[in-house]
Amino acid sequence: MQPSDSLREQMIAQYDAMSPQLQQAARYVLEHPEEVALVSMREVARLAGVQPATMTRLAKFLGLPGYDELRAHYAAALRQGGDGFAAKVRQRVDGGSETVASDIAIHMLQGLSAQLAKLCEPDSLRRLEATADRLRSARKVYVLGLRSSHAIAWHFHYVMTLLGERSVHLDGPGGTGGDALIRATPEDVMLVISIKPYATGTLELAQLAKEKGVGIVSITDSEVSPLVALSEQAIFCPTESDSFFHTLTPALAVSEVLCSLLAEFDRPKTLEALQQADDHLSHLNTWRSPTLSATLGQ
Amino acid sequence: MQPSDSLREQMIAQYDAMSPQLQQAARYVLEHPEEVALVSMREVARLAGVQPATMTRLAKFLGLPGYDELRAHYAAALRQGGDGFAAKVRQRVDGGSETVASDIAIHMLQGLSAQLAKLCEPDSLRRLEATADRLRSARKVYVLGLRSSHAIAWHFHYVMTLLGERSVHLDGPGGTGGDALIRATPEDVMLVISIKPYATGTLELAQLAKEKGVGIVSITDSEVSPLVALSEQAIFCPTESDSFFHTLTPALAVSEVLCSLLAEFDRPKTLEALQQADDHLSHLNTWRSPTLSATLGQ
DNA sequence: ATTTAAATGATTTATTTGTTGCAAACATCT
DNA sequence: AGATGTTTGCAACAAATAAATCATTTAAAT
Repeated sequence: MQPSDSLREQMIAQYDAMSPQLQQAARYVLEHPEEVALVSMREVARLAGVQPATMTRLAKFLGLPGYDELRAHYAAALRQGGDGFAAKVRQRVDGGSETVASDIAIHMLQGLSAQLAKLCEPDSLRRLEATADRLRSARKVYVLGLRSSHAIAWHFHYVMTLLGERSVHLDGPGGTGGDALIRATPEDVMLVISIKPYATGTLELAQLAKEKGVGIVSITDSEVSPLVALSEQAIFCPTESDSFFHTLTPALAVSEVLCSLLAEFDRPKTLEALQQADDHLSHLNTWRSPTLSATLGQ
Repeated sequence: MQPSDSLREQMIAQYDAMSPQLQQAARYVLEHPEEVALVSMREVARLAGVQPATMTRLAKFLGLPGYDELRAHYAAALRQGGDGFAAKVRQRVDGGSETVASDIAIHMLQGLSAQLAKLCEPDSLRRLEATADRLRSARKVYVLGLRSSHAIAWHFHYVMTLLGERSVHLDGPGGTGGDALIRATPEDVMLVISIKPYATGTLELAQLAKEKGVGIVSITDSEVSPLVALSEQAIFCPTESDSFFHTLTPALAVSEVLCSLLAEFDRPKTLEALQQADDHLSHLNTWRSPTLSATLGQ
């Protein structure tokens, strides 16, 4: 709204060329941009003390097809101000004409970029930190994520394995995934990852764990996710995408941040663990070329 | 908007008491409060995927006289938000001595956000498109990603499975992962995901596939990745992170974009495949609550 | 002072809005 | 099963909306 608001600048520049009524309308719009976005044209006109038609005339004077475009302009500005950056994901390309592949790709990537930026909000950060704390205090960390969330769960577990031996991935062939919970205790914590639609298996296992006194923390997609009721801590990450599928990219980012916070907490221990892992994997000829510890990640 | 938003809290509290349609409406309102304030009820209903009447019913369910009051509530919140955004930033700044953990998280997330934005460069887009084209023309798509790249490979395969039967994930217990290549032909394509340090197993299998005439496309981290020499197409995604580990978030984003491009290419077929998958999974009681095809993703 | 052009106000029109009433579909419980 | 109450989709409605049209006023120029 503030920077490079072309309409705003145009109104200021052409203000002197306007008729008195137009000036009055423009002045009100300049001083109350939110109202333009939030209330009807007639109401804005009433507040500005001009005729409704004057608002239409103002829009046309500015070179717009009609008042709707003026409103749309200020609505877009409010969206960005309102919730930070995140608003790019909406509005499919309705340009009627055939959409090119690179258009789709750009929209997706920019949307994802905005969603990650939104995770920087104070509330999200607090949740990230609280969740990391809770995980840190656990004796063992059970990681649960079924179906699409499996990728996230697996990755979290993989990284945690490089860091130590506290992580247990609840997954396995023949439906034995939940067996590892047999010896779970209240000293343990379970990290559950699930987004809509929520897999029943995930909820059942989490419920079971909770009944055994295991603390639950979760990565999920909404305040009204069924996981919230089970969890001591929850991190919410957006999953909307303009494609057919929900996106897991923000969830993976959250998982990586959690891993980092856990690793950073005790740097010496982390470095030692990574060195160990490096030695081990080197002996197995895992990597194509010699690898520094600092390069770990695969 | 966040603190003491009575309506928000009420919706969360009474969410379980709502009918499915009301829940869908409420969920959208919770996740897109700005839209409620900025666009018409019918438009919100369309975006939320419910009937217009449902929005009215939601308002009444919450004890309001009508939808207008609901909109007014969010409009008021947004009015404060207009300059409240500045307040949010201020809160972050004057909190000067923010905890170290938050600093780490912010740095990581902003970095990731920037990396995704960078993927929008023309060169990257061209590579994405070319890779999608190559995958589209394949009879079968073999997906290979070991160690940390496993998460990406698995996710790509999972989504492709929902879309059809062309995908084969080269992974399996007891080191049998590569066996599926036995009947690979030059009509097939292999998608290889690998970042530094490159797993020897990945390179060996990719080499073998290439010798059988299978086309190779890859997601990797550099022009000088050993995968480049084997590949017809390669997409480069950044992996640097200021944590101990390399990040896979951009790679996942690339994978998701590829899936979207493939899905978008033949929308009718995609929709049919998703419907099929939906039916199948519904019969198995996979999901907690009924799921629309459009909701797929887990 | 008269003419002319622009600006403003009032009126009308075609849409679009939020709401409501009703019937079909659905689940629930004897 | 059968009956009952809820949920859902649809269509109709009146109110409100933005824009277009026409009439009136105002200001400027000859």
